[in-house]
Amino acid sequence: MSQVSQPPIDQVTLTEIRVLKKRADFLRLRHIPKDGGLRFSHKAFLLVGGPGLDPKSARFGLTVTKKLGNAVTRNRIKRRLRAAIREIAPLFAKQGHDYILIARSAATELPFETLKDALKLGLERHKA
RNA sequence: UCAGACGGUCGGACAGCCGCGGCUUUUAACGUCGAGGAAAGUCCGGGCUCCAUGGAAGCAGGGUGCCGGGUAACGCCCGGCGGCGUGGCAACACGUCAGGGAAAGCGCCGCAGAAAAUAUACCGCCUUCCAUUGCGGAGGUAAGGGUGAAAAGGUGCGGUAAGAGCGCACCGCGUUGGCAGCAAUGUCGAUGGCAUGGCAAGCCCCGCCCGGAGCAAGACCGAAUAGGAUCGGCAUUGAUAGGCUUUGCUUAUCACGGCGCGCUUUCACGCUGGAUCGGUCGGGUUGGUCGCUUGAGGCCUUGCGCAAGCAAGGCCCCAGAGGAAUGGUUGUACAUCUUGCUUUGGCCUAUGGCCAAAACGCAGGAGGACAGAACCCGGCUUAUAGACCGUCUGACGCU
RNA sequence: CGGGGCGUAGCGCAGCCUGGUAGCGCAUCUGUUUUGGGAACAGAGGGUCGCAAGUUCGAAUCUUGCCGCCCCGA
Repeated sequence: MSQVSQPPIDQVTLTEIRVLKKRADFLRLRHIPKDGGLRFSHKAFLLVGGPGLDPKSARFGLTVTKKLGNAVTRNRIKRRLRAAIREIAPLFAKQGHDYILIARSAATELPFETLKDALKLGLERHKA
């Protein structure tokens, strides 16, 4: 666990997590980052974020390209990232924002704890 | 204890002998592994392979359909909502549902009935006129009768000549607002005064999804035969520069034309301007190797989640054959069925006979369903003797 | 293994798309005609629409699932 973890318990507000599905949403976020958005790079993924359409929740989308492997490895990456999101995002994601995780090759082998820490770091940078 | 409903798990065990298929290998022997929950139907969804140059938009064709979640994906699964049915006073429980749209349009609603979607008036009811007391004329009305699967909101009260949402209350419906919920939807009001019959598993509209073919895909090696026939597409370019074997050939760039597999448009890209590209037919082979099994794989533990399921950690390797191998037999227990003995009870024509029941005991016999991998997974559907577990309901007995 | 098609009277087929009456030919039976038969004429009988569920007021017909038969493909 890194030292940036656990905020004081009375300040914790659980953000609701949604799935980002529409192609249009992905395309919109691709152009946002210059003005106040988030762009966080890591060995395992690239995290992009910006203001979203749903004010009450944070929505997450995954992009895993064919470059990373065949269908089975790609799906495995998706499952691991989703699991990380489910544990980390309710505590650290900003309400009313959309995020996209673009997976990179390290997401296959990297330990799960490292993956979670990286995601936490990225989201906290955006919140600050 | 028995019976029933629902859900889940398993679906013959162990040992000997004789055999079968793969691997290993010295063609042997030894060793090792060797069918399923449905391997099935091929009804959906994927992986994988080949074909099509890729992106976008539209059309055609097919599929799907409450909401949210799960999933690689689905027509599947989980949770929720709503309708219908059964039980119940009710709360509710169980079952079930192809459950978007019928005030966008078209179409259909046989027979019966006056009338089947622009409403209408057969028997009636009421008013009135004539007057030869009628099967009469005019008007009002749709409560009652009758037909039908369905009759133009339902029930009750008021009202009226008789009636009618004509008025009122409740219910239903439409419009609209608040609250709860991610949503389907629920609930509480306000308001309209009835406008909106049913069928979309008829056409259709709306949202979403989908390229085609399949391991007999496809790749390689070898053999053999032929070196064919026929059909179709477009063309036989221009300019500039360079090279050479210098009146021609060739290379590059640009322009122009053509082609690129359901159709059209557009953008990019590629091929081509050749004795070239593609299709169909005919002829030959009926050999081998790969694809072919480590996979969205199993089992256990932990965490998250109501659940479907997901993640992390550990352990394991579990059919890969060619039209196709797992079988037979003997023994031992075991579930179950059955016969006799035995035991218990009852009756009688009473040292016996008959009837009924059986928890335990003894002996004998029978006896274990549906069904067999063929590239591999996820579902659905169908077939299935019997056993076990859980929940609920009912009956009987005991405490 | 994969892909198509068809089940309606004893036999061969319509009807299904667009749902309300199951029809045609041959065969069978009865009658007329003939001395008798055939032929002809007139009339009659005969069908769980492969099975089962669903949609609908109503299903041979529409939808789904089973069963059987036939055809094609290296």
